Amino acid sequence: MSLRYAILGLLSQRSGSGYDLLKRFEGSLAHVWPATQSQVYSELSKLADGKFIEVVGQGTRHRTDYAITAAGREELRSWLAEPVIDHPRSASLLQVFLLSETSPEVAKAHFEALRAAAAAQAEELRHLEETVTWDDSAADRYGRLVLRYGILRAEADARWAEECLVTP
Amino acid sequence: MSLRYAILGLLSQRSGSGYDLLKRFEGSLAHVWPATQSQVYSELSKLADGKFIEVVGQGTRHRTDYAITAAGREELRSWLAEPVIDHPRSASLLQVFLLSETSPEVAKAHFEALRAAAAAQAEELRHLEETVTWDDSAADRYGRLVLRYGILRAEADARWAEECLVTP
DNA sequence: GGGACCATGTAAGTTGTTACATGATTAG
DNA sequence: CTAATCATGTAACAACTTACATGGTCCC
Repeated sequence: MSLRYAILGLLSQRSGSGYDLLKRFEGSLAHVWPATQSQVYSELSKLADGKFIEVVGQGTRHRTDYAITAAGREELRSWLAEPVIDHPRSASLLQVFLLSETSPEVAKAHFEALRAAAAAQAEELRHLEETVTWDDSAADRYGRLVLRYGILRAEADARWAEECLVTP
Repeated sequence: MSLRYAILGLLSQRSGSGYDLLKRFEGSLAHVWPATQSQVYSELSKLADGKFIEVVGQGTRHRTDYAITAAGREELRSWLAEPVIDHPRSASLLQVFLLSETSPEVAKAHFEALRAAAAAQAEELRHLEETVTWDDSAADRYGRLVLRYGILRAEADARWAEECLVTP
């Protein structure tokens, strides 16, 4: 259900085509709510059917630009009014939970892999934080908070994995 | 795909019926990999078809007990040999990302809700840590590490939400 | 005998993944 | 002209959710 709102949110910042949205997903939302090409296009069709977005222009190639409608903005706002609490699944933690089925060596390799992945992620996000040119719009302010969350989390994950390595 | 391994993992610790497994999901795996009743039963059928588990007894009512087979253990181990790296979606962070569409009041309420939820989660997990009677088996050792992860994460989430509240 | 709990199953619908297919335009 | 990129769409499948349906057994 959230993809719908991710798209409405991006379109409310700026109109664009499915292709545009995909690029913008990659650039900013990839770490929060990844979406595939086929998903984006089919969701756009549904949103257009429901009058939450509308076609505002046909460009070159088969490009179709969409803009959010008043109804779409309302839909987005009403979703944002109710904070969602995640209960994410974690295949990674599931593996840790079951590590007793393997040897201590495999377990050690496991934590090392987790530590490395978390450290790389933290590094990637810190780099992103430095290279993005932030303006002082509200959108960017919240974007920064999300990015900061990602960094803190990745750093905490790396510390935890390290702890697991040393306390056997 | 992970549900398969969650079930194999639980069955490798102890044989049991679908109903048993559901209870054990609630008790321990709920925060890592929740599963519904219908999912568990249909996955059990598939695993039995593939000879990864086998029926070891019919109890009273329609109870059917399963045990993991050698092939099942091998399947589980080969999954554990390759660390999985999560890229979880977060509807909650998506909302934060889009908060510029709302008023500062809604945004504030949002962070307060996130803080409260994270604090409650941390409290719940700390309580769990204290009440569970741990033995010094390998399984329990890893279970504790996972629980510790959950606590650290919930605490970090709460701190982050607080930070967001004070730095507007 | 009736309510609580044990125990399994099915069916419909949604969301997400992967792969394939097609065509248009631009840059070199 | 041809390779890269732009741009959209469809089809098949896997995973997950929700709801409904059914029956057995225990205990008061």
